[in-house]
Amino acid sequence: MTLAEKAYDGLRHDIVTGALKPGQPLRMAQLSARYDMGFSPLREALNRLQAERLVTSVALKGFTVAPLSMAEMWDATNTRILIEGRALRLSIEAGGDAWEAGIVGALHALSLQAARGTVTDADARALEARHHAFHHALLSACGSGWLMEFFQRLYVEAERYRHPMLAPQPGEPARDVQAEHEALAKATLARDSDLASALLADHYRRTAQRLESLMRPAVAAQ
Amino acid sequence: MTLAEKAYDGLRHDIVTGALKPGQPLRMAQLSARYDMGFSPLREALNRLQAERLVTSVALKGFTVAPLSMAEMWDATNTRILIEGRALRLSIEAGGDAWEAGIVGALHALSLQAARGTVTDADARALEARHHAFHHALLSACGSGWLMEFFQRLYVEAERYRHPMLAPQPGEPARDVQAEHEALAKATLARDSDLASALLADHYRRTAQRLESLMRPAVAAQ
DNA sequence: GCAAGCAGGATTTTCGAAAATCCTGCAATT
DNA sequence: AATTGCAGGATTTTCGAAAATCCTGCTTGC
Repeated sequence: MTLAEKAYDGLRHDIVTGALKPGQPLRMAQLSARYDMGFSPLREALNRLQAERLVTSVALKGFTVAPLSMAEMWDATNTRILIEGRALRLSIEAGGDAWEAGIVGALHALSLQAARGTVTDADARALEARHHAFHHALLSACGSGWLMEFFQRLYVEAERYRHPMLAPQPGEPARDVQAEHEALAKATLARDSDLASALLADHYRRTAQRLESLMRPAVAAQ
Repeated sequence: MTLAEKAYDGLRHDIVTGALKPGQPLRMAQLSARYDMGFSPLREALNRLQAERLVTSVALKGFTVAPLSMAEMWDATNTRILIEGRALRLSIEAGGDAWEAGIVGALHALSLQAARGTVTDADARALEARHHAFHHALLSACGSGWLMEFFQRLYVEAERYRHPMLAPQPGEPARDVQAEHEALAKATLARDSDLASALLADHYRRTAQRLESLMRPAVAAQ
């Protein structure tokens, strides 16, 4: 693995998890010390991230972490529903045994990790990876590289918003996200396109609403 | 404008127009001579283009121009219809006077250039720019940054396929593309969402079909 | 007092060379 | 004859310094 790839993974992770905060300027000297490498691999990583809209840049003034906003979160949510809704329908039409097996396996792996609870940072990472794998498995038979690419882009974007609320809030009724995943998988495997895409849309809308109520004060404060 | 931006624009243009052919390896020494600059700005540009899927790269083996295929062209076409169909409907709901004026103006500018004919390379560039501006104007009131971003990505992708067939083929009936644009603008300004998105889908499907019949032999040959 | 202009430092951008890795073709061995 | 191993060259990747640009705070002139 080249240094540029390490830089890309590290920066991406630190932006998504919020270790590097939205709007924060990214100084080359600071990044060079943080990731222990020269400017060249960092600049390459930053350029890739800029193309993915995770960082912004102004010529001769450097890079900053791309900002977050409620409007953008809703835009990402609605666009996700459009993209993934289509991809899910296509998958349901085209998916074979391997696709079904992938969904069942990913759901099982996800529920194991969810039951285990999130105590360490490694747990959080594993849960996130399996959550992503499950949603990926649902769409994986759609046959469209572009839909999958846009799914990935929006998934990362959503992760940025989702991360701050991963820790369960005191006094909030714990939402049974696992039950939603199971219902979604069930409808999908039953090849019920309408129900499955409705459940998927609800899943995202509910997450967005919860995010909004949670982040409204934080955003207003900043 | 920094050298990295010049490199990005130049590479992007040369890939889209086919001056750099699909699958062709991009050697640093060769690019350095072609664009008259050192490695650093070129690598930055290549990393951005990689994130946009216009070039592919393998660690320690360098960059190559991303390949084209008929399957990918149809995928891009169908995804475009999904994305732009939604964006057009949203625009029709939300667009105001400035949006309407933008469409009328862009259509007029496009028809002027189309009537002028494509004799020089500058003509081709102007026609392309105005064609893009027209399609952009149609969607510009949709209010979704993500839909617009995906529109841009797919537009560039489509341009790669469209370019080889820009020169009118001898013996082919000249398709009245301008009439299609006018009908599309008319339906849009009349706020007829269903008709407008149907016309848009037809517009793209027709282009794709023509491309397929034109490129089938070329792709088979290679 | 206030705006314009300018030094000085900070920061980004670019270059040229060094380091690391990969590919090719040949030789040695089985 | 076929395969493995290796030298040599080609290529990519990375570094460290130089060049270019931007920002800050001061001075100067009105």
